Amino acid sequence: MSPRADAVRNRTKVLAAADEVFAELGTDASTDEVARRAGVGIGTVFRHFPTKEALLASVFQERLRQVGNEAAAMATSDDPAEAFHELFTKLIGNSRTKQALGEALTAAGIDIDDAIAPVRDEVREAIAILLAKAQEAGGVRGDIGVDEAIALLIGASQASAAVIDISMRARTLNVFLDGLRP
Amino acid sequence: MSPRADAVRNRTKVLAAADEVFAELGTDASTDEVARRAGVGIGTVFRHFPTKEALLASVFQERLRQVGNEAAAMATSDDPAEAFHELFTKLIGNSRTKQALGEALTAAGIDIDDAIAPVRDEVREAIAILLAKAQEAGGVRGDIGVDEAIALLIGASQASAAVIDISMRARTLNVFLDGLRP
DNA sequence: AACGATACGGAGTGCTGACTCCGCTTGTCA
DNA sequence: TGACAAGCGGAGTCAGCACTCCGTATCGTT
Repeated sequence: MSPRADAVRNRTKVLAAADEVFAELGTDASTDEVARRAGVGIGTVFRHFPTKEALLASVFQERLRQVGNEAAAMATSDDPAEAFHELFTKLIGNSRTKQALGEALTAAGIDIDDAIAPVRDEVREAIAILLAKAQEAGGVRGDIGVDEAIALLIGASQASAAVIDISMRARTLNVFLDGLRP
Repeated sequence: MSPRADAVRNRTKVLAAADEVFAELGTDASTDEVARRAGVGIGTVFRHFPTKEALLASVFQERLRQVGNEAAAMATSDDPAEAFHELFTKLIGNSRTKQALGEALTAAGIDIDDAIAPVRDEVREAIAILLAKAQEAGGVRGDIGVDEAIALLIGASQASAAVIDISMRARTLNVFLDGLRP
């Protein structure tokens, strides 16, 4: 039996609201707030996600998936070196609250929930492929591996979160990009 | 009237315990835990620091002061370029929980408590001086300012927190150092 | 349209953690 | 060394949050 239509709709609403709320207010925002923002009762939130931790895990998983997709898309570029740099630029520029990304990546390292593991491995794999291509093309220094790249991604997103001005962000990002060159 | 000797002693014990606890368990560790670790009653903690936020602010302030001292000491070096790089290396290597540093610096930006402001400005100034000297000596690229430097410090400490292995940490740090060169 | 199954809302529960209060202890000064 | 101020410990209070439960509403099917 497939789930009821409204159930599916609500699950989506809750997940979106949670992403928003946790990005804006931090991960210790209350579940009530998520429910309110989603326009549903608290009961509904807990029916779809049995614990707050599970909800957080789903949010992080979703964010990770996006990073993975981005990286995978980039890997098909015919200028992988450029694409790798662009991955940094995009990830840092995009996220509403830039810290959110870093949190998700960090959480993936810490393993908030084993359920995240498969997605994390996917992302890792996607980044690994892109990195390897970029290195082969001579656009990225050869002495770093995936784990270093991920750490730098986290660092970059946190660094740029610490900066308000756009031009400052650009200058900060340049340090990363130049540091990544061979 | 100067405060009683045991009061001074206890204040110090509490502050030290808080620094330890928050570094180890994160900033949402309980005040009870701090009291326990300091070997005092909860009442004592709250007598010295009227709220948990005030306690946190004091801890961060202390950490910031250390960074400031470090930077100030470096600024007198006769090889400021090298000294600037060393600031990164030291700060990242030293802290028990590396994330603690980033937290403090970030909090200083967010201004958890106005009381931090003066110390923050001191640190900023110390870093500014060191940076200027390093740039003049041609060891650091000229297109970044203090704020970018601080953001990078935050980024570096978060990035290295995401990495377990020491040699990985070194490789990650190298990206920062190379990116900082002219 | 009517009925069973599925999902919903939100008042209620229990627990955790920040902060208070006061009887007792300890430092300090004469 | 006695007395009083300053400081201490920790049981107690209260607010907020994760999570439960069940009467009610909605969906999907015949």
